[in-house]
Amino acid sequence: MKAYIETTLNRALDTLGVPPDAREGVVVEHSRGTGHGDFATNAALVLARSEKRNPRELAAQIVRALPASDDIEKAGVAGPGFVNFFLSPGAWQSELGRILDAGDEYGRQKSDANLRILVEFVSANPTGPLHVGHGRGAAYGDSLARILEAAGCGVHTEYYVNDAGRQADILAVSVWVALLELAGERPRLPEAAYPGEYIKQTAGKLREAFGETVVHPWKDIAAALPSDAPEGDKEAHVNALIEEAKTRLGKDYESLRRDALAMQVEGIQATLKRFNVHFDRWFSESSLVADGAIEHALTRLSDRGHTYEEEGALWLETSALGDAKDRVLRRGDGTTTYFASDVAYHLDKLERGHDIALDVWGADHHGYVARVRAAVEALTGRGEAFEAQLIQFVTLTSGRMGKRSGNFVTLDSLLDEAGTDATRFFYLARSHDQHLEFDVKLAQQRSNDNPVYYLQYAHARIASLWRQLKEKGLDWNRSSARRQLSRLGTNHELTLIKHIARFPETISAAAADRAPHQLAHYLGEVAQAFHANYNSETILVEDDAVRSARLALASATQGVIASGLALLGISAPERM
RNA sequence: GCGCCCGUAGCUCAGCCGGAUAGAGCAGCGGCCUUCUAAGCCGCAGGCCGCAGGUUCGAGUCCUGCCGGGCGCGCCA
Repeated sequence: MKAYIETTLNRALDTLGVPPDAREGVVVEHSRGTGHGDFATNAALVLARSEKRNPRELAAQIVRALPASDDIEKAGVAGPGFVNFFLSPGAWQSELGRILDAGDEYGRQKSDANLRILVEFVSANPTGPLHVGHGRGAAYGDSLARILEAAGCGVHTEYYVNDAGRQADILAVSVWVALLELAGERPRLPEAAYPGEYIKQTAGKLREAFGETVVHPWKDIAAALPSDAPEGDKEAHVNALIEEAKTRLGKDYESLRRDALAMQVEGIQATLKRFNVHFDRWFSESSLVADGAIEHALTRLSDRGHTYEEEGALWLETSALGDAKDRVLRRGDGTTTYFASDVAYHLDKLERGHDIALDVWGADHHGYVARVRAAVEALTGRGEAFEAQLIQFVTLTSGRMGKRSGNFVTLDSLLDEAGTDATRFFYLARSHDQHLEFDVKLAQQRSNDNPVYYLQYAHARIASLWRQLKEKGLDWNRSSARRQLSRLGTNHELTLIKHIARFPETISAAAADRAPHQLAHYLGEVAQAFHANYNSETILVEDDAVRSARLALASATQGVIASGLALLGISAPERM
């Protein structure tokens, strides 16, 4: 519909002899407020400057030059020189016809470009359960991926499993200490180790597999360790414990480490499945080491002249490419850094044919963006192929209980309280680059105060109409309803059509802006327009033609809400 | 100290590439169920868009400074 107005406007500008390159900045947009029609253009305001003309006069000329059209009821000049377009009911009725024809596919776009995007999100260290902060990234990344796909992109999603570094060793010794405790030893948990119930649970499950083979007297182990914090250095202490575990357990250490990690990954997978979050691939960091991808990336960086050696370490010259300082790739002791793995991973992403590597990170990683972009630039010469979306922090509130940091509450416990649908909606209704205050009490309310039910309720109400229709022994079909659309004409009906007509452009905008919250807000408006219409006019009336037309509108509305909720990963219930 | 994000109604937040009287939900007040689900609808009230300059025909939106809040600045991952 907007495109139609644009072509109409351009024809008028052609008639007036405005050269195409003078139309820079001219836009057609949806009018704000009710008095300004359906669409508006700033053409006269933009052209007035270059043409040195009175904008209102120019606007009047544009209006006169508009080709005649049944779809445009009237066009007029308003304010400083806007041209407002008022569309006829007939134009909206035929728009609804096109929406019905599109069926379930309505809103989905086929793009010729077929941009390939790899969305990597969550990627939390597999050293414990996901917390509420991860949950926001999970909802965002999953929903963004669905939206990008609907907008015509080729989308692939990945979770990067950090299973190669020191964190994994710390997890392993944390579990080892818990195993010793189960065997009757009285070990002291290092300051730097992971505390928490889940460590004990992991140990409990692994106890049988490892039995007594990993049990050593704690006093012997402790004797070999430097003192822990607060007297000593906690990092040195835990490092020594890791070494102790490696020598004492031998090849059992690797198994313990691997199994402990696998159990954390399984736990994370279970939580995400419950949260309706899907990944196409779980990408293991250690596989980069195994298949030589890190060496491949480092060689490439050296070949391209971006590295140098200093103090025995290999550095990447990221500061020349926008980063604050250079970064170490290979330490003096020969081991590669986490950054080196990440560089190799991003090279791999692009070498697999993705046009954009889109990473969803917590906002606390923002300092990392410049160095990864610099690395991608150094590797491929196209740093812009790397894109990071930063998710701001979550704080939890519940009534007067005060605020809790979201990083201390597990996602599972939040889902226990509020459920997947409400939780996803609360995460997604806010812009991701805004701090989020999550009202747990509100999210778990099954009442009219809870905004997610507002959308679902609209869907359920429509579903109920179809059941009623069947009970009355009536039926409805699209092709005959299509001929009755001229029966729609009340303000509420036209307003609802205008809202559902914006679904495709809403998807495009949400995809382009990486902003699922725009879709959440849009669906609220659709539901609002539906509820208002539902209250003002009875849909299941006696008159066959009118009923058929009104059900056509209800059908299209239901389709938009169901598709929209699906893009947010939220269910669309048949009854409530 | 340097860097990134953010200050909009009592609260939580929208505000699309600068556009016309700044919007929504909750909280508050007042109406609407013998008719398709009242988890709904209709109405009222509520705002120096943090402060001060600047750019522009036009600024909540762009630029600069200041105030206030969050986060980050490892040969950790």
